[in-house]
Amino acid sequence: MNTTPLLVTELDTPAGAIVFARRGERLVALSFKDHWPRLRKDLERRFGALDLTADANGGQAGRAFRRYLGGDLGALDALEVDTEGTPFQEKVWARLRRIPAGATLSYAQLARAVGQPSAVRAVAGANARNPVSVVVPCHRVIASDGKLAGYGGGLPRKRWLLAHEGAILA
Amino acid sequence: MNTTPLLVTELDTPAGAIVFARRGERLVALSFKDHWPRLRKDLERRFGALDLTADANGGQAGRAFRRYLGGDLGALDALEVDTEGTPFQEKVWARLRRIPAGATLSYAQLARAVGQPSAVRAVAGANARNPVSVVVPCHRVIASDGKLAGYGGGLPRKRWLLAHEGAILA
DNA sequence: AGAGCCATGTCCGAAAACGGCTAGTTTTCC
DNA sequence: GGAAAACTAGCCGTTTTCGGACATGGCTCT
Repeated sequence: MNTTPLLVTELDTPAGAIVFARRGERLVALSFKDHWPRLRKDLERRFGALDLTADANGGQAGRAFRRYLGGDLGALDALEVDTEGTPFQEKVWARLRRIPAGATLSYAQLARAVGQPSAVRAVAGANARNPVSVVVPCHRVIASDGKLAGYGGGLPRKRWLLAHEGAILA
Repeated sequence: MNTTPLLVTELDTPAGAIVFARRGERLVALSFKDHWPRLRKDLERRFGALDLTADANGGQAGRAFRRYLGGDLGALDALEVDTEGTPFQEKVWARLRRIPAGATLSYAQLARAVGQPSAVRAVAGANARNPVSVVVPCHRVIASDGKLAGYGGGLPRKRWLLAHEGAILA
């Protein structure tokens, strides 16, 4: 069958192991390892039967990630991703990528930023379904009152990421 | 923008410099200079963005104050003020203005005078938030036992004002 | 087509905390 | 003993805080 070949890489970080999949050099999925099952199901939905190949190094994404972990916070910015969301989701995710490391936005601000001030929860929903964690920095979105709200990978991870990026958390 | 223009005047007294703001001839705020920041914040709350203009002379208020300092103790009585408090506060402040220079009341007496004998602490609270010091003579209210209680501008100022007005302090 | 789900935010009412006090008790010192 | 300081418990409008109800809009599953 014409299954799509995907390269799968695992990589350790201080916040726990992450796993990502790419088609050529384009990232199609990334999450913390304990969520891999969910991610895998999502990939099946998107690509049909999967043809996975383990890949130790991780190509450009692997290199970028290692730089990011080493302190080069902008290293992930240039990575290309395939997200395949709805138009609304794509709009949100695109805006997410323009939040610089170290900065945060509230869900409400993000909603305003995409031109739909009252679509706050919808924005949160799009945020939650981000298929390429960290690279699409959904962790940079926090509650209006400054508190960290939910995060697929768990709040501790979110906190670690923000701290690593030098964000000020009030 | 429709910011409200305010004329701000500074004026020296033996008790220290005072600052007051007026809209036309109506006083909207007055305090000793070291409390200006607090006052300013209060003004912002009341009027939104501020449009302040320095004014050396001080209009009617300036003249009245110079007379008051010179010994014409009733000179402030005719000044018009804009206090914008709650109904209760307005009631208290209005009653305050009827205390003649040289006289004093206790917080308890003042409470009785506004018809709420047991609202003593509430009266004290209203007293404390008087936005137009001296002109609304909150300094003429003292503790039941005759001692000077708190004063936003500091007890020495309160003492000076009362002495200047010839009050008998027991 | 419609109902239900949410990684939210705003609004409103109730409840608690807070004073520029006071009129009693207790302590604490001569 | 007695005066003066150190507590205490009511006082009541304001301010702050907290919690629940609701509006919201895109997505998902019937």
